[in-house]
Amino acid sequence: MATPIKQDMPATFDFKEAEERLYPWWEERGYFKPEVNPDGESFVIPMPPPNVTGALHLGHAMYTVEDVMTRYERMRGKAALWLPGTDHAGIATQLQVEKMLRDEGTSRLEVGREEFLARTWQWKEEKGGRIQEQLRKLGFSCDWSRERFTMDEGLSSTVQEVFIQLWEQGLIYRGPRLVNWSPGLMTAVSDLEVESSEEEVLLYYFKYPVKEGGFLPVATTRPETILGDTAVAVNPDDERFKDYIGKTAIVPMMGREIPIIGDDYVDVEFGTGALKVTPGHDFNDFELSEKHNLEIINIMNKDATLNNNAGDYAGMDRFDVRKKLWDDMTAQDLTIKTEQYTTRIPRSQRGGEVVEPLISTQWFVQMDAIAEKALKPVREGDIKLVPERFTKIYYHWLENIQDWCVSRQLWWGHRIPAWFREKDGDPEGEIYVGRTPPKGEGWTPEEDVLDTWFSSGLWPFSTVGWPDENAPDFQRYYPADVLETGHDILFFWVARMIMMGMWFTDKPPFHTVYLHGLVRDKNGVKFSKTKGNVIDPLDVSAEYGTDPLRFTLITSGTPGNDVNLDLEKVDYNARFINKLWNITKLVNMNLESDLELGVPSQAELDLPSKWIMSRLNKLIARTQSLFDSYQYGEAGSQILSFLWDEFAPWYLEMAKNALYGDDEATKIMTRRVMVHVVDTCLRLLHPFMPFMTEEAWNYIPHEGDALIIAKWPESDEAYIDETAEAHMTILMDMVRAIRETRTEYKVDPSNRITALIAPGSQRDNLEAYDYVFARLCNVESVKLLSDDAPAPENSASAVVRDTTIYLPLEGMLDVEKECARLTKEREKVTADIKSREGKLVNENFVNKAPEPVVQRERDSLAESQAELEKIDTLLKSLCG
RNA sequence: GGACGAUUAGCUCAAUUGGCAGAGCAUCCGCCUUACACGCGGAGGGUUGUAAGUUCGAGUCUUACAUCGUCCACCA
Repeated sequence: MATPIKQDMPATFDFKEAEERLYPWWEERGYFKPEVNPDGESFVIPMPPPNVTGALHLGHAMYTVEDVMTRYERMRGKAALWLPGTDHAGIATQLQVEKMLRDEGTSRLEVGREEFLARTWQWKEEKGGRIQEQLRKLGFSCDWSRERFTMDEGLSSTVQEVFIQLWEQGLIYRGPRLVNWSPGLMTAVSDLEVESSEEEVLLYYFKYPVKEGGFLPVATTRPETILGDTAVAVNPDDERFKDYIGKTAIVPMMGREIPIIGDDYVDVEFGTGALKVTPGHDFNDFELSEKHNLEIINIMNKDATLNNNAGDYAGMDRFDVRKKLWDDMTAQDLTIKTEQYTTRIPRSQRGGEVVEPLISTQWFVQMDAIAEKALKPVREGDIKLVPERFTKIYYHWLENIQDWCVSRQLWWGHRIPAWFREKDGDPEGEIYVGRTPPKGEGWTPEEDVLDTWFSSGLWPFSTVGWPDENAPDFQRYYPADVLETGHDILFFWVARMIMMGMWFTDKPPFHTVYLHGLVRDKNGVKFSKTKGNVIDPLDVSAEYGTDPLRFTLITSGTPGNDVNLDLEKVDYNARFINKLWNITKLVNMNLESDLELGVPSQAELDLPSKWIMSRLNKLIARTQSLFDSYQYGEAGSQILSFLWDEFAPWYLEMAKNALYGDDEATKIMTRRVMVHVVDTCLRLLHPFMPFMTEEAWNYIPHEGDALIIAKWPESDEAYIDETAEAHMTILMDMVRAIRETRTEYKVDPSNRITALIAPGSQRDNLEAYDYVFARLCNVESVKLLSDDAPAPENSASAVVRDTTIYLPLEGMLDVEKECARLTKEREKVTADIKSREGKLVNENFVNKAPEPVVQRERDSLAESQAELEKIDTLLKSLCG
């Protein structure tokens, strides 16, 4: 039995009121929980956890795609779980708190680790709720009762477990290595956290004195590293320099003696052809040093000032040294020249300062075996990347993976569960890894924490109870189904989840990775505070409502490509929502109680209803196939177009004839059809625009408590009717022809005119449905002529297929103009005929093209020929 | 240096087994027609970056080139 419908639908949709009311209503009734469909197959999306202290931006708004998937699967009866949570975001959060301390006139080091962590937790408690509230504003139907935080107790324990297991498996090692060091953040960072871009710098040419006499010219972009040189290298095939191999160079200003070595790594063509080797501060040089057994000297402190190995320059900042050393060398006539040079400068993704390769002792995860295991499910199709092109990028990264530096010299994060004890003079001579401190005296705990992405990589299974493999949620909701995120974190996050998932659970953590693009402004420019083009999704939502923002984000792009957000489009979609609201209102106003739900059988429908039902069922089928291939944007656009271009202007306008008429049976049939169409479209649109659809649904007859859990529509082939569509198309073309003619002759829109029609094959339809002309182009009466009747006097005319329409325009007709119109029309039709005839005389086309395509050409040709005949008759009688 | 993406109307973008190139905004004309002026009707606007190729047929497939962009990579 249908739920009683609401009456007195408001003139406009009050999105603010509805959003505030509906979201808690859904949530309180448990609709966001998978248990709403207890017997359904599970469908799980782990939400990419936003930074716990972050603020919502458009990147988060793109999660709308996930909500669309979740709501869609829920309506399909699945136990849909969209699992939300937040990330502690080590560096980002620590930076925020450090800034707060700075504003208070103190600092992290001053307050100490314990106090700093207390302050950070406090900050997290204060700010932590903000992002969740903002995600709620976007209407996201995630199960908040299962919300997790990467540093909550359970997840922290899981992180420890994973670290310990990897250690026990021998996949974690600790040691001094050359790593990317961020002097601003005072921590090591991984390769991924370094972003290099081209910058204009100076290339410095100088003389490397040779002990045996003379000098080697060398070029560098970082003169300060000269102080740490332990060799000079030349190419053994280089005629200019090969005799120097084996001799000794003297480090400028330091007086240190270093070997001159030969290695074909050195490019004869580049720079001077001779290379200074600084193994302590350059990754390539480090490799050279291993090959040639060179000394490694670290000349830098962790804050990028120089240390005691830098002689007189100790204590100075690296960039000051660059200048000072150059000046000093110039004074000693050791410099040659400088020139402008463009090269890639590595900068910290977070801090922005130049990253320095620095020797330091860190924890590493050995990746080869883990990466290999993560390649398998993608290679074998058990995990599909959408769009597919990302698979190649994924392979390339994993196939060339470097060991992962997982330790960070931060305070905010998961502390590495390790202890050290002095042995043989090495303070870290003994290492213990475990959950609790080892027994015995003299152990000191590790200070470092883990890379934020270490815990993120466990997300799909850490959130559902792993390592307890019997946990109910782990059993039911792991593996997940879809992972949806921005393509910018494919390596940071997606690849690591697949690696960790495969390694620890032996299952792909999800079967589909859907990657969306970055949101940019309407001109495709990246958002940036300095450019002032930042759009706050909450501002947009406040102005237009959440639904238009969601719909715009979904329909503005295609998978994997960046989305340019144009506020004009949001405005347009807000108007669409208003349109749909009013469509619903019109239906609502024309209902009486006790309407039977469902549509009458196909045979009981009139032509317009057959047409709209055919169109609707085709729309459902198309939408389904688009959803199946993740083309949500196209699906949304097609539903919009159906409503705005077909249902509202044609069906509803025609329906008024029945609704305002006296025939009860037709009235009821029409009501049932229009209710069905609106109901179906509200269902189809619900995943995109949940608020408006849920609210509007109250105003039409329906079954069930809430649209959010209503059944997803299925296409019914019985209603597909090509003949009805063809007949309606002719009627619509006739209406358009009359409108055009009226406009052409500037007939006052309110002027009700008469139409005379020679109906050709359409006599029956025109007799039954001539009211459409009154409704749609303000024709007072239609008179059907016999098909051989002569053209009426003083009439404009239009030809549609084999029908001819005459509009008597007493006193308004301009014969010359009319002839020009008809001639122009004739040209169009002639061109059309010519092109189709051309195709049809081509034997290759007729033989090779599929039959329906050929048939369509034949049909269209016949129609055009009929039109041409009519036009010629008109031209003859009117224009001679 | 390698890989990938984009190039379609003035602007921003659609068009998925190859089958008559579409929207929004902007422009022009006309309408307050009892669901909607957050609306309705009509119009103009295109050699789909260039050049070849495959095909009966190419925005769509192939190759080369151009421009823009992204990612990866150890040239000081």
